[in-house]
Amino acid sequence: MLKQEKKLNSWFVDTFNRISKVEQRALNEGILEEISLNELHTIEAIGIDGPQTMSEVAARLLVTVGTLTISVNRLVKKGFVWRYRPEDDRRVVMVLLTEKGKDAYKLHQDFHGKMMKSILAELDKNEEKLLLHTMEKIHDFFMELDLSLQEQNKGKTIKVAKDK
Amino acid sequence: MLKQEKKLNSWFVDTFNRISKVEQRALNEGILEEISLNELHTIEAIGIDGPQTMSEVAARLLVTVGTLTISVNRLVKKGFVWRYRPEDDRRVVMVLLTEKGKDAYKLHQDFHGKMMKSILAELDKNEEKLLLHTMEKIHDFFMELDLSLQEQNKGKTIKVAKDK
DNA sequence: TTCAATTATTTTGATAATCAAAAAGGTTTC
DNA sequence: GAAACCTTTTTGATTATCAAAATAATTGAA
Repeated sequence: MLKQEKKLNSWFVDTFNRISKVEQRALNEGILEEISLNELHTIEAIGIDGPQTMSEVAARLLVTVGTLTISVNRLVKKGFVWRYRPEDDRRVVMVLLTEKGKDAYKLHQDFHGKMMKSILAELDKNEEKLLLHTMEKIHDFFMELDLSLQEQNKGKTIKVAKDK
Repeated sequence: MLKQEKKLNSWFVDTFNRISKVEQRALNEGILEEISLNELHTIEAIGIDGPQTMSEVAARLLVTVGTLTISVNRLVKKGFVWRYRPEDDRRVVMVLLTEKGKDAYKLHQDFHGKMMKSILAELDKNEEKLLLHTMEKIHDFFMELDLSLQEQNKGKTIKVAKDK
């Protein structure tokens, strides 16, 4: 790796680890002591734009629907989420934030908003524009890479690491 | 959130989720079928610059030493890591990559290197410069935020989310 | 119209990651 | 030499995750 790549890489790696921790600690600090970071991200993925199917939410979170079922079970029990089967197609299950869920959503959005504000505050107008442009490229880059790897893996039985 | 902050935020959130998946899928694709992404990150944190104490590695990964013990147990069993107590201070435990561990380390570094190269290839000189600048800022921002939250949490009993 | 194929979700069984607190092993200092 | 301290492992518990099997509902074709 070249020097610049190395630098960029180590910032990526450390920032990556750090962001989870920051969110976790902010959670412990705040009003949201009742839920885990992952549950909050599930709430974030359900969002406030009306009911979503389980599959839609799972796709957004990049987890299997089975995994989602488990965290939605808990969120329903804790009163953050409603779940129902619509009459017109009773195969699907819709999820929807309760008022309590919406409050949590908004708090987390505020936290993200503050993060973004702090980042942008460091930059002048030109730099800001450039950053938006760059982040979009990086976002698209990873999305495409993910999709192409997904394609390659299709049909393959994915071997899970196991103890001997 | 303002429109720009919102955009930036959604790119961040999605890129964040996506990077884990990309690494996971690249792992399933590659030679490293024997280990999980987390184990690979443990290998990454141990590194090739000679033996490290458990505490050092745990601090780098931002996990407790207890958590690290568990994944190091597995990595030792699988032959990626050596563990020993030095004669001069038998309280500490040193960990060190085996040849097999170093190979895994190098493969993962190559993967990261390629990712960074691909990202930088998308950008012109100006963008590249700004990205490096911004990532450093972002990195420092989260590090400081993390440290200050850590400070605030000190002494507090952290409540773990529990079912009613 | 019924039943086979398809679609969407949940359940099951298993593993991995994580933490706090307690226990264990070792060193330092008074 | 014993109390205080440091470092790691163990313990007990929860959460997150997946693939595969089971369940539930719809669609479409004979």
